[in-house]
Amino acid sequence: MTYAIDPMPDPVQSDRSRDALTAAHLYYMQDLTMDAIAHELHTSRSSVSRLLSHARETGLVDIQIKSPLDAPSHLEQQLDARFQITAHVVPVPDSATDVDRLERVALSVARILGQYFDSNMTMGIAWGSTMNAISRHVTPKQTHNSQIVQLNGAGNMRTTGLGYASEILGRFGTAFGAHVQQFPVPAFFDDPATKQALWRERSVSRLLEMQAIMDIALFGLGSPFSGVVSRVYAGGYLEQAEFDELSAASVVGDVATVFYRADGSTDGIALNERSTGPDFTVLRRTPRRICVVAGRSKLASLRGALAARLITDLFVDESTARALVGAP
Amino acid sequence: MTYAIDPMPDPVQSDRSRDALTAAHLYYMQDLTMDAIAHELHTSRSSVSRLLSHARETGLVDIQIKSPLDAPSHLEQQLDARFQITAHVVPVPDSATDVDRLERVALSVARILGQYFDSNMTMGIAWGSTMNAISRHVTPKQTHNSQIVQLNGAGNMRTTGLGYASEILGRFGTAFGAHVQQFPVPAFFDDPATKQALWRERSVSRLLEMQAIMDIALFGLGSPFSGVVSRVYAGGYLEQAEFDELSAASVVGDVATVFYRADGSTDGIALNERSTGPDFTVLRRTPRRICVVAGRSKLASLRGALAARLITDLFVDESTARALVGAP
DNA sequence: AACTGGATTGAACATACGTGCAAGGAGCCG
DNA sequence: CGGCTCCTTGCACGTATGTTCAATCCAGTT
Repeated sequence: MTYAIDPMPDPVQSDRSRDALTAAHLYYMQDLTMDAIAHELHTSRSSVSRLLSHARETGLVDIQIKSPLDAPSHLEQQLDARFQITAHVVPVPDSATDVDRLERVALSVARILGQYFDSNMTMGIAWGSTMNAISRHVTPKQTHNSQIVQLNGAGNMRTTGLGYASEILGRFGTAFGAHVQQFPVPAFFDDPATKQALWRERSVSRLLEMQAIMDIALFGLGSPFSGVVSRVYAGGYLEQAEFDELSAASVVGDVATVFYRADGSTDGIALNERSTGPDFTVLRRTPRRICVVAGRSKLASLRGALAARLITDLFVDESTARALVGAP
Repeated sequence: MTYAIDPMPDPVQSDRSRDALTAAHLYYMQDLTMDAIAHELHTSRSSVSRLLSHARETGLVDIQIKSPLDAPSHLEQQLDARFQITAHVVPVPDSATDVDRLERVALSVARILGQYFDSNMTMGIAWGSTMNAISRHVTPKQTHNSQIVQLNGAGNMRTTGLGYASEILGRFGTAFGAHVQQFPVPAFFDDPATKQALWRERSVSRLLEMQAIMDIALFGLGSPFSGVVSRVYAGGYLEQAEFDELSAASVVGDVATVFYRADGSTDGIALNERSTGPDFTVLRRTPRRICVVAGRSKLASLRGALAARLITDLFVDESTARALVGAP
């Protein structure tokens, strides 16, 4: 079902945003102090501080970092040479915890995402702790005629998952002024036949069609057998039997609840028949496939995803990147 | 733990700029405090502050302001409707002095210029107090195969003008990594015949050719008969007799030492025959012609330049903009 | 090796900035 | 009209940042 974010063509923003705009000009283009700006705008310095925060948060002010194109970091070069991907290595000290890592990588992705997504585009997004972290920081950018489409269902035995997933989707939707397409199905069906049947429904096939033509896919990685379990494995989506099944099949990870082995293969993994995520042959047709990884515990999963050629653009923390190019 | 440092990259920028880059990432993308960054980079907080300044000054960090495209200021809309130009109104309080105005408008232009100029382009620039102010603030941006070409000579009775003009040109050149083409002739010849002769010289005609195909022209306005005299009139470029001649011909201003009347006409202004600036018929072929004006004293001159259709993009301070749309 | 001028550095200081808080509206019922 | 909540504002405070200055380092010279 289609989900439209409240359009709200801002009749009131006039004042606040117009002030924010001039304040931004004065601060970032003319290097005035907030004090001076406060005086020019006949308000208090604190209000100017708040105006500028507002300007940054709403994407009125856009701060980019241009790596001199001839100097991508050594690591990024190596990753390109080795895996034919565009890598963005996020500097994170080795001492950081995995939570820190995720938060910092997510923040970087959130800030830079606007450079990829534009009007008239469709972006597919997954859910999970990585996507959640990103969603909480996305910097807004106004686009027209663009869509956000959910890649895989989020329901499980306990809940429909609509709340959790739609919260994430919604943040992206409002940030970009995009229409949000939710996917109100469970993450896994009990019976493959149900999936087959539902997939033939017009409402669902329309959504699948959108996935097929999306310009960007954004996803994290699941990593079933590492220390930190991702949400799919902790959230009540899988029974112990299913977990054992994955283990027996030598699965190392998943993208949008579709599982793969270390060599990138998926054949004969029964659970995938019941999963609602996009088949990899479909996913691989998406021109830009952005993967976000934080923490070395996802290394095996990342290697598998690379082997499966699921990734065109990778955001990863420094130490995981080093580990990736380090050993074969 | 640690890895071998890049063996061969640019030996100069290597350390400083690489640190500046990561510092910028940490500061602008991850919102760390300088203190935290200092700790991660094993240096002092003050050094981080300096690194970030460096990153901004060298254009490593690029801060843009995106006016929601549906909301150019009212003034800018009016200017477009009235004169068919893209206007950038720079907010400056009415109480500011003309010196302030110039400085602030110039700063804004300097910050935004990189959005217009790119690789493989040729930009013509004039000289004068306006251009000088801009040049002192222009934010670097690396380009390839681009050129800066001087629009008009700068010599006079006392000096060749090479120092002054080439200082300005040079700043643009280094900021953009562009090749600089100087124009080592006086602003005005004594004898029109000398100009004719020199114009046939291959070295000069090559430069004129470059002016003819330039993508951008950047210039201020001269304003001979207003309170504030611009450099052309104060710097010993014109004799009293010549000045009287301009007055008699009802001249209201000049662009790159080519003079025009209030209605934009230039016919019969004898001094133009001896001027080294580009003929307006040539200038008007340049796709983007950026004019920078600060201060209401240049209003008459600005009206003339608009009548002459010399301007496609105008940067102007707020109160001058208001005056421009105010009266006919 | 000693000297010297220019760059870099961190400590200390002086500003500039972000934010919790209480006070003051502006709507919205009762 | 008062009472209520929600939102905005300016003040005050503590923190974050820019800048000066003396010490140090470094390369080139004597």
